[in-house]
Amino acid sequence: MRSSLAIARVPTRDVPRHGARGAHVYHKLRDAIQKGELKPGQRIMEVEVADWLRVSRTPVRDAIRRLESEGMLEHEPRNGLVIARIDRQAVMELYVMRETLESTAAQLCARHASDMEVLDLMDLIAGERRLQGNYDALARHNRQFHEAIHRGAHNRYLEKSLYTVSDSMGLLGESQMRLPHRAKTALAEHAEIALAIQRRDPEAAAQAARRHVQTAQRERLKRLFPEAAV
Amino acid sequence: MRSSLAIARVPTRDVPRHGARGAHVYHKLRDAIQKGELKPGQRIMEVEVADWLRVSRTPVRDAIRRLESEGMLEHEPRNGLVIARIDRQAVMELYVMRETLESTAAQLCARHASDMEVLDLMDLIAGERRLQGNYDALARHNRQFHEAIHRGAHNRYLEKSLYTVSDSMGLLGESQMRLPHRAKTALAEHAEIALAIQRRDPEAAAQAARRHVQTAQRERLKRLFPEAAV
DNA sequence: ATGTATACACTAGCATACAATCTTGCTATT
DNA sequence: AATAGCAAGATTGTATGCTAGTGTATACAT
Repeated sequence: MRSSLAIARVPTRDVPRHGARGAHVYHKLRDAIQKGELKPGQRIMEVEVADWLRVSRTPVRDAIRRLESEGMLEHEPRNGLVIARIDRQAVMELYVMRETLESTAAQLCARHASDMEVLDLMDLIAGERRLQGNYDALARHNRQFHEAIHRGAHNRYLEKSLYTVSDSMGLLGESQMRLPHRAKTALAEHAEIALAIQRRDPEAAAQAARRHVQTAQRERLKRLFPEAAV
Repeated sequence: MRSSLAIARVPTRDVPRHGARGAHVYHKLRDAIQKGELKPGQRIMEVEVADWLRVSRTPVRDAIRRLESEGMLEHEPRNGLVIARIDRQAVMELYVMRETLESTAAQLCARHASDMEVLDLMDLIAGERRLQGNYDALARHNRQFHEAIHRGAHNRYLEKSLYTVSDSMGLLGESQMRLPHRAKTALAEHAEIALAIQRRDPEAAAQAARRHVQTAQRERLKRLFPEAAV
């Protein structure tokens, strides 16, 4: 069917082939939002995105629908489609949700993760220690660590919910791991969670995860609303 | 601009006007899935749906993207798009997730619901008592009750998550409220949750909700997998 | 100067045409 | 009989033109 071997096909320009443009647009937009290139409240227009990525409006629409349903984009009454804004109230709600989900994930991870997955978790902790000072790498590593726990919980619905919550967190600005003192305490908290999981103690893991999210929330609020007397 | 008063406009046939067809398709499909007219595993084709609802493929695609992202539809490797299948493992995961979210909702509801919302909840309980025997109405009422709690928690991320979890539950078949003995115990459990919320006891509310989900799960498993020795 | 109405531009929703890919069943070759 | 290759049909992905709805500016009236 295809020519012969996997000599395959040179991609047309840099636009993905048939059947992948929608996903391509989705990831490009998502990355741009995560990196802060697109800021909350900024308006998104179909044609603009289509021009940017050299595709037609259709795959852009597909991507937008998806991002919309995941809460990264929203329709503002008299303004059209914009990157979702997160006000103070929403930040509180988001962290409550994250607290619930992360602690459940840690709990389930302690219960259901395979030994291999637990080992992986311990390796990640060790790796995190070696990254002290490299804040870019720490931010990426942080996400990896948490995702490892999410996977270890072996619950696809939970995993998906956590995925969208994490994305919404991305709207708040750059990772807290870029703050030296935050990176340090986070490492200790991560270790605590991982150890509880290693000794298969669901309750301790849940509590550790809950505390981790709570301290992260306090730090975040200090940065986002420094004027407020917390 | 328009003629004069609200003499208004006769809707074109029964197809919604510009700006609402995508949503229309979404709701039609969603209802059909909830009602069991479309069963898990059944294939969904764009043109078919488009013909059915007398619209073009574009709004159908919009609706499909959304349902897909909410987990009601999924791509099966050599089969295309189908109504999501829920295997035994997924049922377990789904109920774990529901247990977490419902108990969190009840907890937050006890904490944050307005007095008005609590009153509404009590009215719903009273109403449920009057519906004994009317299983159709009970099923609807059940959903209303739970949605009232979800709203009362005042957390939009939680609410959204619960919304999609409820939808996935719909894939399992008709409501358990249609079973006489289930309807009866459910009423007692609902009352327990509502009372805990009324006396503003978050922990009790969370525990009651958790138990409610757990008994529901046991009943469901008995029906879905009667052969299994639970 | 302020309020109102009309015209205009802009954008997303929708329909439709076209293209790429996959499925399936047939045929030829071994 | 089994398998590779191929062709037709089916279905989804993509591009694009058209239109309804809505914001904005301008002109007009008070």
